[in-house]
Amino acid sequence: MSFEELKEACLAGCTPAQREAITHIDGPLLVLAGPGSGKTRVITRRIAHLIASGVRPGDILAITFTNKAAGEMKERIEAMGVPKGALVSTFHSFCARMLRIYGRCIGLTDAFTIYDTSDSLSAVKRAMAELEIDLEQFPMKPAGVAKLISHAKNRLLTPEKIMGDRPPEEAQTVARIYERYQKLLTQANAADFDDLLLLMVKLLQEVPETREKLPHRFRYVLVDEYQDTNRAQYLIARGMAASGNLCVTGDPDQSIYAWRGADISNILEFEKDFPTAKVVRLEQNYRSTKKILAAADRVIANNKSRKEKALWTENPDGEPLRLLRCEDEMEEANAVADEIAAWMRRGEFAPRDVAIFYRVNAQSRVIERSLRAEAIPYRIVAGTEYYQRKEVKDLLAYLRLVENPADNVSAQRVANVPPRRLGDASVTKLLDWGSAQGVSLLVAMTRAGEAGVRGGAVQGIESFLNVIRTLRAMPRTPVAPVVEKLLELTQFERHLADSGDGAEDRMSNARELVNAAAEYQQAEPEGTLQGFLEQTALISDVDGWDAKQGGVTLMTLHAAKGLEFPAVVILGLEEGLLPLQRSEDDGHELEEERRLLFVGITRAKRRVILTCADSRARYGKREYTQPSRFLEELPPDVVTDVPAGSNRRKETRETPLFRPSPFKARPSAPSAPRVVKRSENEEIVYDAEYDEDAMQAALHAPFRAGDRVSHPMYGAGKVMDVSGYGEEMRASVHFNSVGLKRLVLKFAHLKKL
DNA sequence: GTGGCATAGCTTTTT
DNA sequence: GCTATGCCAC
Repeated sequence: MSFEELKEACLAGCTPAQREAITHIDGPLLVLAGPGSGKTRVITRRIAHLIASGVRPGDILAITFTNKAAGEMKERIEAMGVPKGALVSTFHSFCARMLRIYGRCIGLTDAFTIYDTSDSLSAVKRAMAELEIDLEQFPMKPAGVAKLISHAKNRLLTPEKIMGDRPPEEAQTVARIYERYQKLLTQANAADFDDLLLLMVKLLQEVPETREKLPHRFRYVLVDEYQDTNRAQYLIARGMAASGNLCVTGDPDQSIYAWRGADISNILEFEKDFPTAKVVRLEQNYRSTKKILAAADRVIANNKSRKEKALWTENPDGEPLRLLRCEDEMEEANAVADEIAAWMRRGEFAPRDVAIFYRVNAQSRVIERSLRAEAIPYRIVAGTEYYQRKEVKDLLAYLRLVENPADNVSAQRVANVPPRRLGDASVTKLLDWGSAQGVSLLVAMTRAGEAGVRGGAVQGIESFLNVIRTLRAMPRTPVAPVVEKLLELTQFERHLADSGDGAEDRMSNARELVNAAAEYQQAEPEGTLQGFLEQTALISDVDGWDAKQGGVTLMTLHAAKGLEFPAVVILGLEEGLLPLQRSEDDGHELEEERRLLFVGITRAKRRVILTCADSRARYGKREYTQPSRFLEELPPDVVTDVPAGSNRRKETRETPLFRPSPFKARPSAPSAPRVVKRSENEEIVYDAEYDEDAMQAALHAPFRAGDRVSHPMYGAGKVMDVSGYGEEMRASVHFNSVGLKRLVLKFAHLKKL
């Protein structure tokens, strides 16, 4: 395709407003994009159009918030058939990348480690210990201090400025901790999440070697979800766009991260920042029915501080939204599971068409139970993320040490994992000695005698150092063998084997890391251990979610941003939950809660169910609730109210062994996968329909632990464990391709090999 | 130094 | 209700 034809293709099927945004080349551009208005399409086509207009791909930088968004954008640009080479990245990985190259100017080598929130907390604790702060006397807990530090970094405030109206001695102490914390990080050759941004700002503003050069590195800069940028991100976006060709897209009504330092005025005042900016509004919605859009629009209209927007759609009216009033969260969960089962029975929606959103992760537990009872397959996005598990973090700590021996947080974490008679007392002694000598914990270990450590601990130190030395002697590419060697040297699985409940899971999590490394290598053949570690550090909850996989999706409202589903259920429309209890009032935080609901409703294409319960257990105690004030804001003519009691389940609470499936086979034979066009750029293949053979197979427990099986999507794997019975029977299968999966046999179409 | 038991604190939301 | 931490006994 010639560039002229390509330009044409970029505009095909676009509205005048979309065209305007796509064809804009030089100068600042603000795209205010309502939900479902084709924003992603505009961004990707604009990039393709730039390239077709002669811009070198390497001169383009596009920044998103999640890896998933970045990945999709990359894919879609490639699909347009333009030359590759544009850098599409998240804020954090972009900054990490720059810091690997230029970090030396501010004290980081290219092997620096990225500390996540829990690593930061460890460092704060260590800082407080070094300053000999009495935890009994000092009123703040380490976690509180860590939060303040993060807060300060996000907003570019000095330690003194963050304390607000706290007593001056306290503020001073926090400032001292902050200072010490930062020193520890520098010594450890580490940067926390916030540092990635903050240090990048330094490179742009202060460091002589980079402040002239970096701002001109890219000629065209795009930032998506601009409404969620914080001060540091704002400065990075501005700073990288010395050319003035900065294009930002977003929707102030979908700003939901103020609590994390996002500053909505970044988008609201873009025109002030860039007086020559062109502004394009995308207000036509292609996603939702008229009723859904009207409901969302009426809710958000209650926000005082906002720019008016005229959302509209040519889509059909659609059905009314429905509100399910329930007695408590159990009834809520049952009612929702019943509903979804009924939709599937009627062939209205496949499991993967449906999403259930909630305000806090804790709400997922009850709904999961009900979905299992109905044998509805589901997937949770978020919760305890794989890379947050203890056993996985331990293994990663070893790997980080291999890469960066100065990383004291990691060294401290695993010095005695598995137990090797190297307890807190010795480690603290070594740490203290090391910090007095200005050497790392690892170095201190090599001179344990001088540090005054003797006895059984000395042998432990030897064996620990031996592990690190052996691994350091290995090549850093490919990564998987390093992980394997680590498991072997530490006898990690044996260590986990007697870790009580869930030992099995922990062992497979540990083994899974080898697969993760192999997978990484497949995606990045040249990838190093460092690259793998960076990826694991910067992964986010939604990143693991894949629209093509089956199952009802469960996630928080925050995680839902940017996604769309044919049917959406939003749980818990109650005062205190949605809107969530606000410690101090109010205005701004309430408006953010409202935006959260707006985001939730506008994810839906055709159907929305809202629920509320009269009582709900919280902290293990039952509390009586008031319906959410947002319910009153919904237009009555688009919402059907289903009163309390009518959701109560009739009798059959138990799942009988041979209960007929709630799933009727679709009219078409299940053998041929059904392909459905969902939207212009997206095709979904249904393959998880009920079929009689699979059902029969499930009823007779055809698999046992140890069996080799194959799955139509994941390929070959090994059964780790089988549980449940009848329709609920499920198996944990370890696949070569994707690692450990829990599958409902009825849906999984597993074949024995 | 290790392992078991009690208790505090937790629920926003995440890169 | 669950978990992560801290304290105590061996």
